[in-house]
Parts: sequence; C-alpha cells; structure tokens
Amino acid sequence: MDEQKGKSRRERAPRRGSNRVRVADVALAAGVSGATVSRALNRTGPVSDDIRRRIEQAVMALGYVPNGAARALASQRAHAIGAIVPTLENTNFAITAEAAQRRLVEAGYNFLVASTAYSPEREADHIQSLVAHGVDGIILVGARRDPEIVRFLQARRVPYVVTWSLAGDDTPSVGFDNAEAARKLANHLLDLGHRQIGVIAGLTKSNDRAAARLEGVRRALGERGLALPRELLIERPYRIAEGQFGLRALMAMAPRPTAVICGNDQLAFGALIECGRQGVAVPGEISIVGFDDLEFADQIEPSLTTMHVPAEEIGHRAAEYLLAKINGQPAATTTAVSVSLIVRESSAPPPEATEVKHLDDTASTRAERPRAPA
Amino acid sequence: MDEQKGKSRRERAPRRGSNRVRVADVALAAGVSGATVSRALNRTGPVSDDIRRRIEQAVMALGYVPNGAARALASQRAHAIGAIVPTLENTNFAITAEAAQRRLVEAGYNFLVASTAYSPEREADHIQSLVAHGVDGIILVGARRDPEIVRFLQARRVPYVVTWSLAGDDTPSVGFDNAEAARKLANHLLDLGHRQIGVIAGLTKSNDRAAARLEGVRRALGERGLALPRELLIERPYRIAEGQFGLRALMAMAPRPTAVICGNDQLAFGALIECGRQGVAVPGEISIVGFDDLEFADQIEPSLTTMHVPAEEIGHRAAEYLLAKINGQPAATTTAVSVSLIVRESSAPPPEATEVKHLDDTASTRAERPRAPA
DNA sequence: CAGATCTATCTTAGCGCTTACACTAAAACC
DNA sequence: GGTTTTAGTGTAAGCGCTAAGATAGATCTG
Repeated sequence: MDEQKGKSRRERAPRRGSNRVRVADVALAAGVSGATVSRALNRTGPVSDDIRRRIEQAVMALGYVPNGAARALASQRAHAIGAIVPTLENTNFAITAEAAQRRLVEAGYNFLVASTAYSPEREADHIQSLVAHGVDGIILVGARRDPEIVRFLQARRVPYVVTWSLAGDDTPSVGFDNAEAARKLANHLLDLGHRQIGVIAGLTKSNDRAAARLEGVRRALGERGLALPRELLIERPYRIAEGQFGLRALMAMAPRPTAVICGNDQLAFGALIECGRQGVAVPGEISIVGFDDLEFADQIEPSLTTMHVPAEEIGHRAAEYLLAKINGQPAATTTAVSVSLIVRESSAPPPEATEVKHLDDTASTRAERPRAPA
Repeated sequence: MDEQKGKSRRERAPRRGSNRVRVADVALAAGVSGATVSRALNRTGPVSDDIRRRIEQAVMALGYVPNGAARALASQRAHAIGAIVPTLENTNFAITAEAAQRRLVEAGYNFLVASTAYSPEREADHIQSLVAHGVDGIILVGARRDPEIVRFLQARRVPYVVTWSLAGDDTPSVGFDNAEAARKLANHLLDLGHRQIGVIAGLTKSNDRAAARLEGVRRALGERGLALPRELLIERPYRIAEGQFGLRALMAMAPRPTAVICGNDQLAFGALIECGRQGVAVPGEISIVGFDDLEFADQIEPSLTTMHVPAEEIGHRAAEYLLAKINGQPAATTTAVSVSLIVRESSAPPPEATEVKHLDDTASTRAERPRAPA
C-alpha cells in the first residue's frame, strides 16, 4: 500500500508539460550530454569540432530554441538591458534608445524600454520592475533622482548609466553639460548684441536637463551683469504648439525681447511658426534659437540656429559602457560627448544694434545654401 | 572513506551564492511556507488577512524583490511582451510603441523592443530572440513576412498581432487599409481637378504599407482612366531631405505635376520646403498631400493636407488584444482603426482648373486659423 | 456525531538550463 | 617511463520560484 502510494506519486504526469525541445533532446540526438550541448552553444568550454557539428545539426533538425528564463536562472544573467526614458515621442530619446538597442542586440542582448512621462515615481517603479526582471544593466536619462532608488540599484549591484547629463559624482554617465551648452547658446546671442532675451524653457521641475539649460542661460546673462526678468521666462512642455504659445506670451511683454532661447527645437519650431503667423521677421526683428538640432532644424525657413547634440552617440556609448561593465572590463565612468553650436539663419544682430561683437569662436560658420528667388 | 567523499560533495559551498533575499527568507520571517508567500504575492490562492499582512511586512523589511527568471521558469510566463518595429526614429512607431508600453506596464508586463531598419531578416532574428526570451506575446508592424517565420510563431503558440496594416487572412491585426486610405487621398486631389499627379512614395520593396499606399493611388487613378507614368513616381526613404529631393526631381519633368502625393508627412514636409525654396506656390501652383498627420502637419505654413492615423490607438489596441489573448479571453482578430482625410491649406484646385468637382464628402472641413498679415 | 466538504496551509517536485567537479585519455614534460 | 598537463566529456546539483497534491482543522451535513 505504502509502496503503491509512493509509486503513484512518482508516476504522476509532469505538471506542466511543454512539449518543446530541450537541451536534453538535442543532447540525445547528438549523442552527447546536456552539458556539452550547453558548452557548444554558449562557447563556454572546449568542444571538439566533430561534436560541435553534430550538435548544430541536431539544433537545426529539431528546431531547438533555448529557454531564456531557465538560462537566466541558471546563469544569473538575463542577457537583457533595460532603458527608462521620459518618452519615446521625443525624437531625441527615440534615437538614443534605437542606437543603444542596435548595439545591444549586436552583442546578444535583449532590450527593454519603459517610459516615465517625466514622473520620478514612475521611474522608480520601472527600475524596480526591471531589476525584478533581472536585467543585466539599466540606461537612465538625467542625473537627478531619489537617493533611495540609487541605493537600491547599488545594493543590487545592477550596473546603470545616466545619459543626457553629466553626473558630477561617481555615477556613470554619458552626456554633456547642459548648463554650459545653454550658456554658449546665450553667449552667441549676447555677442550678437542682444540684451532683451526671452526664454521658453521646458518644465524644469522634474527635468534636470531643462533646469540646467535654464541655469546656463542665467549664468551667461549674469556674467554680463544682466538678469532674466520673470516676465521673460516661460516654462512649457516640449511641444510645437507650446512654442507658439510661448512666443505669443513673450511678444505681449512691455519691452519685447529681441531674441528668444528655446529649451529645445520643438519649442523653437513653434516659436518660428508663430513669428511667421504674426508677421514678425526672423531674424530681422527677433532671433530664435533652439536646442537639439533635430532633423528639420536646417530644412525649415529660416533654418534654425541650435545646439547640436549627438543623440545617437549617447545611446551607443551608454550601451558600450554597460557591456564593458558587465564583462568586467574597464570603462570610463564619465563620457562627455561634444555638442556644438550650429549657427544658421534664425539668429542675427538685433534691429538697430549699436554694437556687434565678435561671434562666439566655437561656433560653426554660417551655413550657406541656395535660396528661393525673392 | 566513501562516506567522507560523499559528505564532502554534499557539503561543498553553494555554487553561485547570491545573497539576495528569496521567498524562503520572507517565508521564514513571516513564519509561513514559501508557497503561502507566493500565493499571497501573486494573489493566486486564498491567504488569511493576518498572514498576508505579516508577509507584506516581511517583504518590506527585507526588501524582497522577486526573481523574474525563476518566476518565468516555474510559471512558464515571462510577463513580458515584445514589439518589433522598423525604427523608433519614425515618430509614428515611437508613439505606437509608447502607447503599447503604457498599457502593458499597467497590466504588469515588461516591454521589449527591437528595430529592424526595414529588414525582414532582422525581423526574423528578433522574433526568434524574443521567443527565446520567453515573451508572452509579440507586436509586429506590417502584414507581409516570410511564411516560415509565421509558422514558427504558430508552432510555438506565441500570440502575436500585426499593426499598421490589416491582415486579410486570420492573422490578428490592428490597423487600417493603407491602399484604401491612399485611394481616398488621391481622389481628393482628383476631385479638385488634378490630372497630372506625381507620387513620392516610401520604399515599397520591404514595406507593405508603402506598397499598399502606392497601390491605392494607382487604383484611384485607374478608376478615372488615368495611369501613373513612371516619371511621376519617385521612391525614397522616409526623410525630410528625401522629400526635397523627390520634389526637385518631379519639378524637372516635362509636364509638371500639379499635385504630389507623398508617402508620409516627412516626405511631404520636405516637398513643401523645396517648393518654398524654389518659389513654387503651394497650393497655388502645386498641391502637396502627406500621410500620418504628424504633430507639425497643422502648424507649418501652409498647413498640410494629410491622412490622419491614430498611432496611439493602434498601440493601445494591439496591447489590449495581446492581453486578452494571453488571459484566454475572446478578442476580435481584426481591429480596424479609422483614418480620416484632413484637408488643410496645401491642397487646392490646380491652376486654370477647367472643372472643380465636389470635395470628397468624407473629408473634414477646411481648417480655419488666423493668418499672418500679408 | 461520523462522515463529507471546505479552507488555509505545507510539502515537494519540478521548470530547463548552467557549471563545479569528476573523470578519462591523450599530449607534454623531465 | 613516469608524472604532470591539457583537452574533452559526463554527472548531478542547484538557480528561485510555482503549483499540484497532501494535510489538517474548521464547518457543514443528515
């Protein structure tokens, strides 16, 4: 009786029977052990050519596809990297993500993305869930976040890298100094003679890049003994229509600004459109500058003076850093990518400029292009 | 001796000791078994309130984060969905992916993306790798692909859904009829009196949407006894600069087209820019229409007549479908989302039109907006 | 109140893979 | 020629979790 009971237990059918082919099946077909199959497939140990060939044939014949979960569990590596971005609708982040994905897939990693809509809480949740998923590394955007979540990441020893910003401390990052870049942009305008400068910034509250850019503009103004009056600062989300809104608001101010610095190219595009609509000449009456150098920046009319940012390079290098880190190779903690001021048609000296100083010498030469007949 | 040997074996230290907290630790702390912890955390069985509370406290206190790989292996569900898109740099796919991601994360799923750069081979590779990863479902773009990879998907019983196209057969899909939409667009132009219509299409070779759109234009022309002469068809990748190129090429043709249908809004934007540059009046001398209704379409000057596509809805519904399918709930195989012709300023009757037919009655009314002073 | 029925919980067998270690045979060394 | 390496393979112990079945009380039944 007892025996029968024990037997019945032993004999019960497999709980969840996936009838898929496993290493054991491949091993059987190739006449070797599972360990050898694993070694052959992962190139993780010596396998004779003959046997390797037999295993490869068996894999093909049986249509074997390894089970990632089992592999991840046994090896403690998920072969996946996660990225958390504010939103993919912003072309910049889409490009960065795309570039990272390309590099990672090339290295045999899967790529998970999550977006936060600029919410720190959502970012924290996603970090948790990516870690739970077992990702081998995480790409983040921006350097500002709750110390607790940073501690969590460090405690779990999950490599991560911050992008689009340079983290001052020992946090790994791939990006550039947003404040310094914005300062250059402001200086370009100041050098042209502008003194009434308006700003249409992104929302600085939960976006350290937007905040840093604004800070950089303030610094440039401060260095010349100028301040940014509250009426000349507008904060709006990064959308074309918001740029239009911002420009309308700025135009209603008492002494109209002669130049407007926009937090990114989308806002600048909106501002440019609104100028066209209101019949305000750019750069004749007002100069407009953007930030990012999106695809349309040098195509539109007038073409946009903006700060070029290598979005793709950021993604690529972030992936590269993580890959190196995972494989225990040395990797620079901080990678500064270079941004450059691209001077185009949308910026020029203010009307009736009394003094026109030298152009910022780091600036590119003015782009030239065939124009439409007048 | 033998005993000692056996003992030493048994005693060897754990191979790879992750010192992380596990269910067993939580169970110990809460004074219950691991199974109860699992049941409490996954709400997969009855657990008394008292014990549930204790478990939750233990989880907090210990900072327990479940191991996704183990969970996936044991439960045969990875709680992850994959999406494979041509490229995230195309705002449409970025928006669709973003929307799907939002819905999926809400339902507790992770989201993996991979991009193909319009290469069928790369798509097949990604499908393989997502399946290996164990994703519970896959979102694909476009209905055309190698039957073998489809068979693979079906054999593995991985739910998948095609987007941005309507798959004729029993393939699940969320999208719209690209040919029919393009036909409407062409009819709009034909109804306005255009007879010389040029086309700047996307690359139709590995893009069934682009191919279908072109086909739709051909159909509309055919229905009026017209054909699309080879000189008036340009195929270019979806980039602004390519639209400029296309328009230049079209302008060099013997009888200049009086209207140009572009494969998407980016091409149309480029075409519009080139018109501005060449001093060709839009819509006075030439009408330009696009496809997608991207953010800038109603902001630019002149605003763009285009086909509005609910990119976000596509992503949302695709996610919804997969979720239903995974949970064994019924779900419509085919979901047609509605696209609509948005008539704006870039289209008008051709110069010296002899006849102006009625506007397509499905068209929206012409957008009105304050204009800049002349 | 014995037996049937629930309920909440525990025990334990995997999920499919990797890898430490054991082992054998051939190669290299002194 | 014996000893040490090395190369190639096998054995089996987990990785951390879920879930099927067992178990033990509590609650109903007739």
